[in-house]
Amino acid sequence: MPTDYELRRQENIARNMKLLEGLMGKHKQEEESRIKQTKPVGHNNVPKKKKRIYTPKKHVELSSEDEIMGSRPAKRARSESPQPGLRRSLRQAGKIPPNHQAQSQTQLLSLVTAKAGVDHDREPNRRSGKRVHNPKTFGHIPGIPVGTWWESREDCSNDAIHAPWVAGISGSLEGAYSVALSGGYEDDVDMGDYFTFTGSGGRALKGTKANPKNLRTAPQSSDQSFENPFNKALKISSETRKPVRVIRGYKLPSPYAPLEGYKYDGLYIVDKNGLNDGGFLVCKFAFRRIPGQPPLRRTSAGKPDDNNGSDVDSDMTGV
DNA sequence: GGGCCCGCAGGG
DNA sequence: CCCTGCGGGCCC
Repeated sequence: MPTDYELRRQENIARNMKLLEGLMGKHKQEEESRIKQTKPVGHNNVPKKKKRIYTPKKHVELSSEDEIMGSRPAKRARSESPQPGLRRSLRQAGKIPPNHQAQSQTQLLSLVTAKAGVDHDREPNRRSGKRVHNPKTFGHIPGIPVGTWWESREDCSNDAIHAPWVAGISGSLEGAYSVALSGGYEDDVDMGDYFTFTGSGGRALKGTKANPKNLRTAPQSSDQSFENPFNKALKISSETRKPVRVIRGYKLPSPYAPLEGYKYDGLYIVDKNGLNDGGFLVCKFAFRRIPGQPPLRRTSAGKPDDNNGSDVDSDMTGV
């Protein structure tokens, strides 16, 4: 017997998925008509795609009150895992027995060669390196290729891909520089090249009586809004169409999430934003991956490499 | 597993 | 200085 909470969650997931599929179809059509224009019928020798350059669209009308954006259920039990099989234990990174490597070699990729020599006994809270690039820039960071893997957010921050250690959004009034997908919102949908993302705010930090607010995260307890500087940054990005760096974390319940740690999945565009009123207000965003980047890989579900990341995974339900 | 502590980055 | 933020570690 599904609970009320579960029903709403499923509804929202379906809605978000439909949104993403709509965007996919739209982009596919655009692509097809673009090819048709440059390639007359019956003419096969025309060079395929030339180098795909990302050209920002002049202007795209925004709907700030987009009803297709899914709402998030008001009450959310943090420990309640929709798909326990896909969830990694929060504190087990680095403690996973070696036999997990037997699951697949490909899923760990070259990324984990970096992990091979990781010293798990390193001092806690020690800065592991000095940052040489400014994370408050748009686009790629020199020397950090798509697919780069880190054990922790701290390491990722030192590489200037995503500066904050805890927060999921990094940005300013110029727009968002980067976001982290860590599975903090259970109705977000991840299809790889497309995903939905929930803004920040509305979480009353809790703590003990002696040390109030000494916990860094908390369940949703009030409304979000675009006045929140992070949400505002994402909204601005949807207008400017500037690229946003995306990292996926091991806690994200998605076949594109790494099994451990965090990985850099390249540049995305914030394609759509909306504010949904359901329970608490939440800011929702739809991201689209910029074409022409190294393909994403599936990790935790399906056959690794069975999909280069460009196709629609209409059968994907594991979100 | 949960409870609670803590540091850091960023912005005010 | 203050506060927040989809971390990480340690203890039970």
